Amino acid sequence: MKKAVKDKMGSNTILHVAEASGLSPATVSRVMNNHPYVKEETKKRVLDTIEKLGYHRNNVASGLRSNKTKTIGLIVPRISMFFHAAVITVVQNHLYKQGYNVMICQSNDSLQMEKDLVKTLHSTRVDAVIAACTLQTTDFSHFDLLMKSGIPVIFYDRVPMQKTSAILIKGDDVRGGYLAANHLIELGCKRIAHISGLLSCNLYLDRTAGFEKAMKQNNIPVNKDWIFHHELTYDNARRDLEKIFKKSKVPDGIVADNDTSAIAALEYAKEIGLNVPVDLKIIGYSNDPRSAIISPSITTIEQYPDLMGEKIVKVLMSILSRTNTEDVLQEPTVIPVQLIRRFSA
Amino acid sequence: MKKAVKDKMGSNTILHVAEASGLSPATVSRVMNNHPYVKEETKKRVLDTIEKLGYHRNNVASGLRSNKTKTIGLIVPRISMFFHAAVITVVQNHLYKQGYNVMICQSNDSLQMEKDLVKTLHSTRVDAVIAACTLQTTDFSHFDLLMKSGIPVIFYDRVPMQKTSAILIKGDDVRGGYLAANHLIELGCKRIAHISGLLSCNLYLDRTAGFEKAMKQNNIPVNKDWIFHHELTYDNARRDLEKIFKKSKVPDGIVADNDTSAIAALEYAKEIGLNVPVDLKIIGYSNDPRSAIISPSITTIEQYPDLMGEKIVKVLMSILSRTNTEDVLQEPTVIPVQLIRRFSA
DNA sequence: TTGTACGCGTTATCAA
DNA sequence: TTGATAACGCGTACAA
Repeated sequence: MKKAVKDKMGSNTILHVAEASGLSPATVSRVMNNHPYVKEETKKRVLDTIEKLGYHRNNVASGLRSNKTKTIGLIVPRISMFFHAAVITVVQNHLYKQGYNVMICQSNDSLQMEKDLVKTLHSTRVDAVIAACTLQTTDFSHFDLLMKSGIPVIFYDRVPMQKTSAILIKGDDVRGGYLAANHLIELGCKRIAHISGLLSCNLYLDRTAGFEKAMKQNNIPVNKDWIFHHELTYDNARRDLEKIFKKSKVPDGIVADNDTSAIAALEYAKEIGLNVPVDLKIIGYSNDPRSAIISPSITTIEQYPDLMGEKIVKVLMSILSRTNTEDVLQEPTVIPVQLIRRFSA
Repeated sequence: MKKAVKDKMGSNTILHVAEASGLSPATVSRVMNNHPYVKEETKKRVLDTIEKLGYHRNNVASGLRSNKTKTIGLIVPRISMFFHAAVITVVQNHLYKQGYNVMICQSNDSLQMEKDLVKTLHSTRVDAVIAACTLQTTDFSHFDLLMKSGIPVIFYDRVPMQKTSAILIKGDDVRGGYLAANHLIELGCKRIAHISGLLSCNLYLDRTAGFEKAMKQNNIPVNKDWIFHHELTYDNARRDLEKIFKKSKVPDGIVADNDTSAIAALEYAKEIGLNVPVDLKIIGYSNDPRSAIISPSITTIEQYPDLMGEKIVKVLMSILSRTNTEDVLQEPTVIPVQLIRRFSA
């Protein structure tokens, strides 16, 4: 048996445990991995020595040998976005219970960064990648590197619109857009503006489809001067409002595709002396905590990030437990949405 | 030379690159690590083959051999807290530029989880750990495991109050508490309440010290009925307000040690028909985005999470670049705070 | 400046 | 049920 010498850092190895317990490293390894063929008594002996020596498994060595790092990569535009923070938290907590670490990476909504992160996660040999892509990501081929290496990819929220062998989990954005527009219509709005994102992104394409469906269904004309597609920032939304209210004909309702834009609209309306919701009704999207706090509080679309997180974990675990790497190109999973009624519409 | 056979996954190794470029694996490794003693021409040849084969370094193997994972562990109560999200983002972006990954872990403010995470990060052999501890963490000895193994630990925000060989980076909470109370006093408040956290945590101990200093300096008596120490949740703060306003003598100012409590106070005040800031002045802490959006907007204490993040990275890089493991028990670094004047006080 | 050979700590395979 | 031994892919001392 090889002699095991503690290094200066005092970190033990499986060899020390083997030596101290009078067993072989293989047996120690079996105990660590809950292998069935170990006598109860032996197991106890090993666990005692592990306890006594304060041994902790070296996951790096383990990962090299077993080709499993027990680490999941997660790429997200920014963790400060409420929706993503909520999804991440659920995913991380559940996966941790299953023995997985999560490496959370922010792309800062930069495509280049996203590409870099994919390479890094590949090098890190994560067991799978979960990703919500950049708004600019229309070509998703940089993720091929992962899938070719047998690393499963799950896209959520912002997902590719082309065919892919990755798993897709998305919100019901068509319905969300429909619910929002329909709600304003039910309240009597006849002149509805839409502040949306770029149509290259599935989110805004779908929400716009829902919006248009509601308008058409109710025979309400869509005024092109009131339709905006751009990055959904506070400043952009304000500029939209300024444009809108420069003209003589103004809307009586605004569908905003995120809450930041809804907040911008609300503040602008208050500034120019409009009474929300009497003169102008506003509806947002995402149920950001701020939407509940501003006055009047903003009616918005709840996306159930917890449900989405749980679904992601469920799908992921089922993929990881599969031994054979069958491609399961299934239909995208769709998470429901719901309108949260408040005082802005 | 050993024969290198591509496995079924198509992932190649340093051996494939060596073979394909007609060089030795050692040379390829040198190129990958920017070792100086490589001829320009050779280097180019290697890089070309790497490019051609689509080779990516296996960080797991590299980590095992070099004993450096290029990964930093980050433990934080919850990423959804604005302050932490901001710190994390800065830290992660900077470290990524330096070639480090960050493993973000949430303790969910559970001490047990924090202990587990320390063990996991140890097993993962991260190169260092950055931690903002749980509110319950008064004994920090579970971090000793890391430091004994030569893994440096940096505490920020919530830091141990006992002696430690870890690095400490904290906000100027004494000054923050002082600024808050002093501001209300300058505005004429004579009866000031304080909604604070548990004194077992340095944050609230310090803010309370600052609060008391301002009160004493201005000869304003502290009314014990108006002083609260508990977890700073919305509901707890509301209960405080209810207690306060049940009595005949009521305060004219409230210092809240986070913005959630300030928001709770503000909403309660509005509900019972108080005019903020005329009847009651309220000041919060942290400059949470919600504090700017609620009306009236809340005066609060800015903690400069960006500065804190940058400082953390700077200190960390200097530790990691040190070859010898000298213990540098230095004074805690203190990040400044500033009062942000709004309309609630 | 480049190549050879070994070992990092673990797990898988095979034999006992 | 346990043990011996060979990998996993890379970095580095040493040799050339």
